[in-house]
Amino acid sequence: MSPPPSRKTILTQVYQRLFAAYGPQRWWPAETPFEVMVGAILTQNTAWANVERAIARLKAADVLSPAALRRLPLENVASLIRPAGTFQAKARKLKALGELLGRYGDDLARLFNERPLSDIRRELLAVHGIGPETADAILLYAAGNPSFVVDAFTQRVLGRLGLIKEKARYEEVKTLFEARLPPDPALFNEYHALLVEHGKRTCRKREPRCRSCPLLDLCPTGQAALG
DNA sequence: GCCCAGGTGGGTA
DNA sequence: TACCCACATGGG
Repeated sequence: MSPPPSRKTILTQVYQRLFAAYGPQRWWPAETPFEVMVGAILTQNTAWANVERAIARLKAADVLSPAALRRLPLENVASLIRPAGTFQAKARKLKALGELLGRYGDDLARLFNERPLSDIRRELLAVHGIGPETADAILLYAAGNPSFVVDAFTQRVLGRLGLIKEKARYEEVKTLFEARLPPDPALFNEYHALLVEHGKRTCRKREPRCRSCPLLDLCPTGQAALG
């Protein structure tokens, strides 16, 4: 009898299987780091297609910059981002983002560089509208830091694999990845995107498609579902 | 019509 | 701490 595979080994296998099944995801689609930050807020509980509409409207109005978002009245911001849903709430959040950057002279390099990752993360979390997932998405996809992003799909996929408890805390899941994978932003980037794609296509909340799941032989839940 | 989407903040027990 | 709920548009 060989010992059961470690969680580190399983995490590596999961990544390889997902990449083989779905290919590179090319996240985060954006022209600038600031656009990534805006997208990270707009995509909260929202389909990406609707975020793209909202961002296109901000660009068309030539207000996709921290200074312009600070200057523009709240109602105008809300009106422009309406397609992204929860637009009143998100308009407030974009204003708060603009204020944060204003404290750094609208210079993203000054916000992101030359201090510990944990300090930057704490400052992001203090901004209205930036929770743990949005903060990590900004750190990873806008700043290029090895900060693993955990979302509902990640929790679901790992829960079904039996690697975490269903109600595991955000930080616990984040640490699981960061402690067992090399701190490589490109890897974290692709891994998170692959987990989202996998969650949408196969490991869905209702009617999971276990029959076509690339992780089936690693997954007790899926094997049980197939009887 | 219903469910869901690349969550967060605020309130209550 | 642990749950609720509001926020709101658009696609399947």
